[in-house]
Amino acid sequence: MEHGQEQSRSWDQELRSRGYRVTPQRQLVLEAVAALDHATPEEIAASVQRTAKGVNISTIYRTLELLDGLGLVAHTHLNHGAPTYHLATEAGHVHLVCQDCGKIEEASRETITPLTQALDDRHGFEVNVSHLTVFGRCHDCRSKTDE
Amino acid sequence: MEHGQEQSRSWDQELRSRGYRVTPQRQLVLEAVAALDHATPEEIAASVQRTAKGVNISTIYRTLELLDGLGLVAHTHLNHGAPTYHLATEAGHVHLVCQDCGKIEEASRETITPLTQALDDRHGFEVNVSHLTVFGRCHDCRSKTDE
DNA sequence: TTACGTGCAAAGTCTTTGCAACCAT
DNA sequence: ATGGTTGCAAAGACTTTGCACGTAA
Repeated sequence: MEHGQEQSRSWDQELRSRGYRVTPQRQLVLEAVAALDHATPEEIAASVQRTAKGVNISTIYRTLELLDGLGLVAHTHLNHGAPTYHLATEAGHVHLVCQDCGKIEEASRETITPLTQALDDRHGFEVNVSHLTVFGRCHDCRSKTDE
Repeated sequence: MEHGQEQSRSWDQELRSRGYRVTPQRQLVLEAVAALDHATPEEIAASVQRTAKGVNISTIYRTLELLDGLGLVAHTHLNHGAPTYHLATEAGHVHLVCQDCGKIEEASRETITPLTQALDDRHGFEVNVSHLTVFGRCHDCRSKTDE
């Protein structure tokens, strides 16, 4: 994918133009987020250990906070534990988390446009889709309980 | 409100019928959840201190977990910190959390029926509405940024 | 009476912070 | 050169757990 090149250039500039520095740690974290998708800070740290000598966990947290603030990555809370991070560019979907079996599905952006539209119309509220997680019961678990 | 009586009776039985005991601590916690609405475990603990000699924080956690499991209360994550609890019976709304100013609005259940409907139709997924929190930017913050 | 429930304290998980050394610009 | 960044270690916020005592049923 020649795609990686393009993106590299763009976030480099995004950082520098705002006065932040481009460091190897930040590159590694961003790569890990892209590669793993839906990874927790710990998982990102573990992933980065394999590649380089490692990035300190507190640097991971600081970097994720920065990238999140810049809109390069986004996070969502899929369970009671740590949040998971993903690239903002691949944020065009919503997570459906089953509270019975824990399975995580994805729903397309179109599925929720009625919601975003309604909230905009009725509350003037602009939904952050990449941060949206919907809890409930999945198809399989509903069948089992037979209800 | 003669309403309180009714509810008292019903959750009493709900507990007993499932083999759990009705204790003063559980009553106090449930009352606090009802009175505070959207309260964190710490806030519930603080509220209960005023009334009685106090309920230990670990009992608060254990009680909330129990009541949540029984479907008497529900929780949602309004921010990065502790979750907030509310009565399951007053769960007929969704929270809109502004990521700029932190303001929390509520949207009626009707506003999101298109979503729940779509997820049911397309994924067979049953949405847990009382657990749903939508992040984004509120009307005021959008105006300020003038966009 | 007899488990279930509670308080207490200790431990666990996840995250933030202070500070000296470091390095991208 | 110089101020943003990092690593490290300690502290913090939030939650869970083990165990002896207390109490609802």
